[in-house]
Amino acid sequence: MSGNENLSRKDQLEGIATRLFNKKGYAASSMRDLAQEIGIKAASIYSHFDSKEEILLSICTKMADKFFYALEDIERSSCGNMTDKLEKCIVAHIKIITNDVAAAQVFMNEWKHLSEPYLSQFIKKRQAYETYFLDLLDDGINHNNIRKVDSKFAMLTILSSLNWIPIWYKPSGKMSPEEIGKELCSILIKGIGVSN
Amino acid sequence: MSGNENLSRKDQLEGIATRLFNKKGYAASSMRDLAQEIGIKAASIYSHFDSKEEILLSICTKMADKFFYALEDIERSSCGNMTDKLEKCIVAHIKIITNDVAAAQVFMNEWKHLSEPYLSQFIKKRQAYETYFLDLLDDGINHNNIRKVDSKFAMLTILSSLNWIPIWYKPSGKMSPEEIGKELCSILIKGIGVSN
DNA sequence: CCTACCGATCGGTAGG
DNA sequence: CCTACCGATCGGTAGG
Repeated sequence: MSGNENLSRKDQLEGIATRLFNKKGYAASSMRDLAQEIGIKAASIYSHFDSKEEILLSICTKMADKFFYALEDIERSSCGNMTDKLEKCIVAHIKIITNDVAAAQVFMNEWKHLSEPYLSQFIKKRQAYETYFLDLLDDGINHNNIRKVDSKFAMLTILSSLNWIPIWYKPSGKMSPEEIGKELCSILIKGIGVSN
Repeated sequence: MSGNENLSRKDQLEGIATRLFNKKGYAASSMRDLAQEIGIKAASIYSHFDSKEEILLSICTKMADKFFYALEDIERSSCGNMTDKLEKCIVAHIKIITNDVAAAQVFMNEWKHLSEPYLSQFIKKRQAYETYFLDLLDDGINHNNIRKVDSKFAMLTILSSLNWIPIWYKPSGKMSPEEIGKELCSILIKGIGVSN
């Protein structure tokens, strides 16, 4: 997260807000906290954002867009095998998350502080994302690429293991996002049990 | 959550605080919110709890204790097979979580608002819990009950899928905690792939 | 980008 | 369990 000197003041503010919201939670983060971290007065933030919520909305919307763009990319370049496609989706998701862990956590944990109509829109998008994975699993089951598990349950297991990554991932760690994706797919597809 | 008439006022308050903290987040929940929901004035809460944080601490501590008591029970009655033991731990974890989803979510998401020394104690306990699962997986690998996966990675995958359950679990749903445990173990141990 | 300020709300206390 | 109240802090505005 160096290189702030090339960002607009608005982007700088959003970046610092992301880390602040992640650390203290949205509700416990004040505009004065945020202003102090960037070295201006609280009132000056309002020349860049209309409200505190607008900052949160921007963070959450950008993350949501990234996830959906990634799925569209995969749709365009997809081949037949459902497990390959699933692996692509998992790796893409991990890349987005690991690219900005703080933003990923704010997206995951602080969206509930959005007010209507943004709250409903957010929930709808998240459901659409889950449905995409669910359909992918169902396709896999129908094509006999995936065994007959409870697909909704499997979808939740996959997404939960993805969404937990920001909690333990450190960019300095020994595994790259791709390696994390491969290992996770291995565990999810082959299981941790010895074949018998 | 009926049957409140048999609870002490303190327990009533803690129960309502649990649902309030879960819904709005700890920081955004005020003592006045809490008081209003139970029908008293905010100042009256302080005859039961010394501070807002004490309520959060009580919720988090009780959950942590439940998790550790469960592990101790399993240790006392455990047999040799590591996958059986792992399954017992997973089912026990799920039973605790599904017994009070709101408390589980507060435990998982709001602990960061604890101040020292409680914060450090909490983090230490959580690490010990993770280490227990890690050791269990390593034992399983050494005894050839579990294939040679990255045990730390597998531990995180397991705990993440467990910790995500409160988000989708509804007590009115068709799966019991035991059935959820069985299905999850099946996915984690055998994987979702077709055996080949 | 600032100073100066607003009304509202916060956690918590005093005293009964 | 209440009323009455404290100082601090909140998100946000006016005006420059």
